[in-house]
Amino acid sequence: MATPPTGLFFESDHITPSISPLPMVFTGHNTSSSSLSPPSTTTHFEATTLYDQPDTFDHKLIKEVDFFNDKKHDLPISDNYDLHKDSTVDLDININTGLHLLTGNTSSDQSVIDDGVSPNSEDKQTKHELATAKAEFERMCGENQQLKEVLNKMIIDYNILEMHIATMMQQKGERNCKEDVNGKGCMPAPRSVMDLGLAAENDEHSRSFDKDQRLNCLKNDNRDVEEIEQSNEATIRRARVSVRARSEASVITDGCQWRKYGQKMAKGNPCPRAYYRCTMAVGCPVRKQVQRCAEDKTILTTTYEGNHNHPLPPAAMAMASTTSSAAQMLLSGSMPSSDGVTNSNYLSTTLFPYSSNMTSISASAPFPTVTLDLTQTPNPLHFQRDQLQLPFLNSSSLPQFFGQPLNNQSKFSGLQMSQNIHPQGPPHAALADTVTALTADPNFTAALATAISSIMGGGNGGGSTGNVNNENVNAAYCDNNGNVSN
DNA sequence: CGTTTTTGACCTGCGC
DNA sequence: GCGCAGGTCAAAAACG
Ligand SMILES: [Zn+2]
Repeated sequence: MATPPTGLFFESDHITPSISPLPMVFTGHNTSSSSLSPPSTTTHFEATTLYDQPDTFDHKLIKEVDFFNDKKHDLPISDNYDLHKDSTVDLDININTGLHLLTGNTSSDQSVIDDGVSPNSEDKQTKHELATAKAEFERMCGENQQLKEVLNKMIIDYNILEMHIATMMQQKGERNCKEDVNGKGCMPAPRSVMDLGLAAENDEHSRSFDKDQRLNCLKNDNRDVEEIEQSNEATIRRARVSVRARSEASVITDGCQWRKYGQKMAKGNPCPRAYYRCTMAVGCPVRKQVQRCAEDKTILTTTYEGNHNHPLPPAAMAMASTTSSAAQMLLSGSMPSSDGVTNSNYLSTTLFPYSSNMTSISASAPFPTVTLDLTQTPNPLHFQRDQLQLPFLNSSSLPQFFGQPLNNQSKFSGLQMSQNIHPQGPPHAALADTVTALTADPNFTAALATAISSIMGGGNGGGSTGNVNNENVNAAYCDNNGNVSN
């Protein structure tokens, strides 16, 4: 698919200046205790680190430097002063012979003079530059906003088209297979037929049915293109997205409705693994597995598989999109196919641009799996504060931020969510208050992990389906009262 | 009473 | 072929 990576850039343009001290800062830090960085004083270092890393930010360097220069001028005037002092000292050394008196007065006098003269003009110049930079920044924000709107519209159109295509293909496949059932004896599997009739294109229920019947159908049709598509679909169905998050709850809420259909004791883990299937539509092939980590039972691993065959509420689309995107990317060969767990910068930065240090890919597993690890945040408060505050301080809504990183791979609804949210969402000030309340909560880490996980699949989308699960998610980040309940 | 969860049985793929 | 492990089914129980 023609993924608009620009979508990422738009958002980055918009957010980066503020959210820069984010996940990138913690790249490679798996343990939390020693790597906790002091919140305020390290901000600039973190920002610098970020800019040093991904080339995707290079093109914004100027803007961002300007942005932070604003702060630098505000805060460490002494730094500038020192620099000037140093340079003047050097000059003095060179010219020194004729200025004994002055040198006798030492550089401190000079510095006083410098302070009296240059700062005024410098201040003016600085303010001018600052104003210019701000104007430029605002202009770009506006431009960014426009581009986002355009992108948003494109994404919506794309989603609609995709839905149409899926529906058409499934109807077509159903028709072909039914004909075969009547004529040449495709396996009539009643349940599968029923499922297909109820709109299951990628019905995971009937995997064997899919294989046998569809292959037969394909033989009869003898269309290479479809064959390729079928195999791709199979790969996509098997591709998985795994989310690790700390949560007390037995499952994370992700905007979908699930029914538990099995539970097994997995080898090497005392905690049972639970199997759920999506029940938002009859025959939806999407499944998920939920299991606690053996080492740390506060960590909940949720693995998603398959694509929904029905319209999703915005709340649930991010995760679905992520799964699908991961599958597409795995399928496209953008990742190694033979070795084990790898760190794919490409996929990470593309799929989870703000969480690059938290994603990993396993190609050696029975199924290619993309793992989003939300448990490795060294300083959840710091991380959360930045992640939560900055986006909407930059005029973006929270869901937009959480949704967007998952959506740049063409389909997706983070932007939709943001749009849907604006009319009814809480004002930014309220969000800021919420964040304050959140960050003050002692149980915040768990809530955070759960919330992020949930928001990944959810976010406040307007809940057209009245999904009960969403309520928890919303409470975790949208409650004006700052209540955090999970 | 309809829906969801529980749980033992069953199926499938894989390694030996 | 056998055993193991992962995954699914489906009847019974629990729930609202
Ligand atoms: Zn579904």
